[in-house]
Amino acid sequence: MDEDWDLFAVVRSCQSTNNTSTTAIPETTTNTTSSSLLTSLLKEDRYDAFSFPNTIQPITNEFHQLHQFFSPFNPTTTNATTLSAPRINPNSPYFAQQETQQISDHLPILPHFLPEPSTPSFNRFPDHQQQQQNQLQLLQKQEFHTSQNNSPTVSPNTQPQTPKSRKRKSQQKKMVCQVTADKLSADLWAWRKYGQKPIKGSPYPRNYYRCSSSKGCMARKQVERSNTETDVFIVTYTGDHSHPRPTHRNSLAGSTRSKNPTTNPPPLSGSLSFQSAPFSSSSSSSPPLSPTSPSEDPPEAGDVEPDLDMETDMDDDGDIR
DNA sequence: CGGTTTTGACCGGCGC
DNA sequence: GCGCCGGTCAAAACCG
Repeated sequence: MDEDWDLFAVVRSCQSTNNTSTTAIPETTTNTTSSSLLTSLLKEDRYDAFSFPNTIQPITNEFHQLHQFFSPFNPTTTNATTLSAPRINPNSPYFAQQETQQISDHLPILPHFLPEPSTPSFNRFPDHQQQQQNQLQLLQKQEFHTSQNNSPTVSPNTQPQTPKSRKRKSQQKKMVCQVTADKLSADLWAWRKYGQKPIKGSPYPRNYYRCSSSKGCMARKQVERSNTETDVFIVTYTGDHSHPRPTHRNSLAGSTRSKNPTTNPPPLSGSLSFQSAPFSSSSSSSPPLSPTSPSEDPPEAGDVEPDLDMETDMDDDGDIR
């Protein structure tokens, strides 16, 4: 059931917006670069950005499956098992036993590519297949690069577990996706914000999140608003989840705070308290970072997405910790 | 009480 | 080597 809603949620998410794109980029060329890369490669994306966790490698290794998946794509009949893209770090103790479940649990919405960001080519079925294939190949090349630069057999989570000895930034695998503000919350993982930084060249700050489901989890997430499309957010995932995806949201405490009404718009859906705000817009503290009116700040991730039935997943406390 | 966000400081990668 | 910049830390405040 969980996988159902999850799947559908994301599918719907991507469908309804046609504004979500995902890709794995080899380097930390971040937004500007990645953004353009993204926009040029994949715009209409079916890949579940939020399930990204350990997908970079999988994506690389299983492009043929992606391709396979693309052809008969049908959101309602998508067979999760057709895509064996592990979300869990294969090295994770969970992997072996959870793989199957994870696969279905996190079945990513596969990338659906758009030729151009500005091109509202939401014609996501038919003859995009060829195009998609081409773009896939393109991506594949890039991924291949990444894979070669990094240990091919090791998933991104091989990055240092010790904060002090961070892996070279340029060697960290990243998964970048673009989502609309109202879809940011379609992320079932529990994220905890641990930082925010103004990014040079971008009027918007970048928010940093880490997975809070498990203490050892190295999964990271960065969220920032696109400077070209203000209603689009660039979400960058790094690292692997070292645990199964939580079936429930962890903790509620503090997560629904709206202590800063000027920056955190009132929740659209108060029940969605599970998750950190991808864009808490604490930019209040850094006014210059919010060039546009504060009201334009994206809503809290957990505050939007009223149509994703998130509530159904929040009956209990986290099962990870 | 246990979780989150906020935010300034710090650290390290990278380009020059 | 130096400085810029991005990513992370950690303490304090906040929230349910």
